[in-house]
Order: sequence, then C-alpha cells, then structure tokens
Amino acid sequence: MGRPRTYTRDEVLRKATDLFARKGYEGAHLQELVDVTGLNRFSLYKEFGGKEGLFQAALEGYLGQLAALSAALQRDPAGLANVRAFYAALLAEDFPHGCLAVNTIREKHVLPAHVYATIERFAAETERSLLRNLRGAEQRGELAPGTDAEGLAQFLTALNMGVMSYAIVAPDPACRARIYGVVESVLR
Amino acid sequence: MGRPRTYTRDEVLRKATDLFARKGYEGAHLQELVDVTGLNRFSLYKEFGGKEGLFQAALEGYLGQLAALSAALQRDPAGLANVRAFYAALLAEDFPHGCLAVNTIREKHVLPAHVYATIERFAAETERSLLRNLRGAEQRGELAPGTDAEGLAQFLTALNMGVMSYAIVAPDPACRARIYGVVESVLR
DNA sequence: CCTGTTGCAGAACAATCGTTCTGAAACATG
DNA sequence: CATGTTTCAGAACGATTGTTCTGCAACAGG
Repeated sequence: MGRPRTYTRDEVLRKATDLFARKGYEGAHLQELVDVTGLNRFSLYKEFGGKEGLFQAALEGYLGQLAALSAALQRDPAGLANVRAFYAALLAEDFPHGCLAVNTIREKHVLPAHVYATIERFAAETERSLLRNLRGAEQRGELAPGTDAEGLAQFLTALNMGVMSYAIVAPDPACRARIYGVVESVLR
Repeated sequence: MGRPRTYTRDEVLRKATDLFARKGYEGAHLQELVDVTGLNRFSLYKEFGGKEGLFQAALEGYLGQLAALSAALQRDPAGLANVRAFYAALLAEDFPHGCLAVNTIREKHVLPAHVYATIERFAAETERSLLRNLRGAEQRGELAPGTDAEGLAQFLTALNMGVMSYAIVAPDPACRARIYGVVESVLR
C-alpha cells in the first residue's frame, strides 16, 4: 500500500544509462539525472542509495546487455564462426553515444575503485572468450598456422574499444559495418 | 622587471596535460591543477584565462606532438612505407595514462563545443592523411586490388583510438607492439 | 635605499555539487 | 471517511566547485 510510484526501475536505469554514457559519471549531475529519469531525489536515494549506487546499477545492467551480445562466444565448438556471430550481434545493436563501458574506462582515476574494477574484469573476460575461440580456430585450421592468437585477441578487444570511440566522432552506423568488414581480412 | 615567475609555461602545460589525461576536463579540479603544476591560481588565470583556457592550451600542445608523430604520413611518395613509419613512431612514444585526445572524445557533451571541435577536426585530418597513403599504396600495387581504402582508413583510425583505450586497461607497452603486429596482416 | 612593478600565497566569493530533510499528496485497508 | 504507509516535490544542508580579490614578497632601475 501507500502512494504508487510513478517510475519503473528498468525505465529509470535505461534513461540513467543514456545520460551516463553521454556525460560520464562525474559529468552527469544529479539534477540532470532527476530531470532525465523523472525520478525525484528522495526516491533515487531510497532505491539506489545515491549517485554512485545508481551508476553501479546502470553499469551492471549495461554489462549484462553486452554479455548477452557476446553469448555467441560461449557456444561450442569454439571457432571463427562464433567470432563472426559476435560481431554480427555487435553490429545489430546501435551505440548512439558510444559505449558506457568503454567511456567509463577513461574515468579510471575519477571513479571509485571497485566500480572501475567491474569494467576491467568484464573487459578481461570478453578478451578471454575471444581467445578461446581463436585458439579453437587455430586447432581447426581456420587460422593461418603460426598466428599469434593472444595478440589477435588483444587486437580485437582494442578494436572494439576503438570502434565505440569512433562511433562518437562519426555516429553513422554504416562506418562501423565498414570497419568490421576490414576485420574479416584478419580472420583467416 | 618585477618579481620573477617561478614557473615555465611549457613545464606547466606538460604537468597539466598529464593530469587532464588521467582525470579528464571536468574531473581535473582546479585545486589539483594548482597542486600538480605548482602554478598558483592567480598566475593560472593571468596566463591561461581559467580552466578552460588551460585545457585548450594543453590540448593544442598535445595535438602538436601527435601531429609530429604523424609527420611521416605527409611524405612522398604516399604509400604503405609511410603508414608503417607512422606506426613505428606511435609505438616509440608511450602513453602511460592513455591519450589525452582520445580520452577527451568521451567528454563530447561536457566540453565547450569549440574545444571538442578541435579534437574532431584533428581526428578527421589524421584519417585523411592515412587515406592519402592508402590510396597511394593502392595505385602502386602495395594493396590487394579491390581493397576498400576508405574503410581501411576508418579501420586504422578506430584501431588507434582503441589501442589508446586498451593502454589504460593494460598499461604494458608490449601489448601495443603486439597489437600493431597484427595490423601488418591487414596492410597488404 | 627607495619606488614601481610583477608574481606569490591564501582568503573570500557566488554558484553548484551530492545529500538530507520536511510537509503534502496518493493510494490500500478497516 | 479516518488511518497508516509510501511516494512526491522542493526546500535546506554543508562541502566543494571555478573564479576573484587582497596583502605581502621579490626583483629592476634611478
């Protein structure tokens, strides 16, 4: 009972995520968060404990979505097909204001340490998943013999980060498709 | 005449650049800038006009250094040799806290518009220089026929941004060398 | 040594930050 | 319709932000 809330937790997180992606953790001021989410200050503190809690919640939700995109990398058998499926999924999504995760990396020295650690862990995990599939591809002869699988995994991870930054400068989604097209020439 | 100043403009800019690279424009607070540069508030305002002026000066100096690194791209004849020299120069430099220019991109919606425009212009210009050399390579038969030179230029630009982000997560410079090694397989 | 000028160190400023608090509004229940 | 509970809207809080100001220190020239 009591007065019904005028917001949905998911909806609030969606809008907060959007603002955080545009302005960053420090750059997104509480007043803007209140304006954008429609959630009043009181409820914001009751629901999320404060700005940091809201950011953490938004980030975790976002990383969850990203993890769903990389689900293809977990399939068996490990190989290039999984990597290609991963990129296809990435391409289907659009990132109008860049990627919250990548943007947040740049705030390493501004964020509470445990928040940043969340991102670093996720990045390492994704790279590991990529590596698993590249090793699998190596064994199955999908990659040229003598390929540096580890270096390739790092390369792909770095490229993903780069594409997310490039998306801010050139928001046209077609660019991303073109860039990923070039990646094909590496995967063999 | 008058009391001699205890600072050098270049030294101040160097230290300010370092702090801005770590914390970003909004994240680098004036008190920290004062502490790090050793420049007192009064002189900071007299010399640079304020935080925004200091950032703009630091950024322009930094972009100048980056431009020096990409000088190889301006040489004739345009071709892959120039691109390789560019990457060698990039690799020789080290970026302990990532790249100020790339880090600043994520602050697009926080920065004064004309400051952000500086970065965007620089990125576009570098990509154009890359494209010139890729087209040259195409004509001279250094690239496989039918290669998407424009896409390749976008790819390389995005990759550079990515490597600078990756350098924050994995500060080991050896990683960058490894990643650039993979790029070789694209340049042919 | 005095005087004029410039830079230094820190106090003081309004504005804004994230956070907390207060009183009224909007329901479910008896 | 009263009562209890939960949320809402906005005022109020101390702390910190970028900026400006004030008094003193350190030189060059006469």
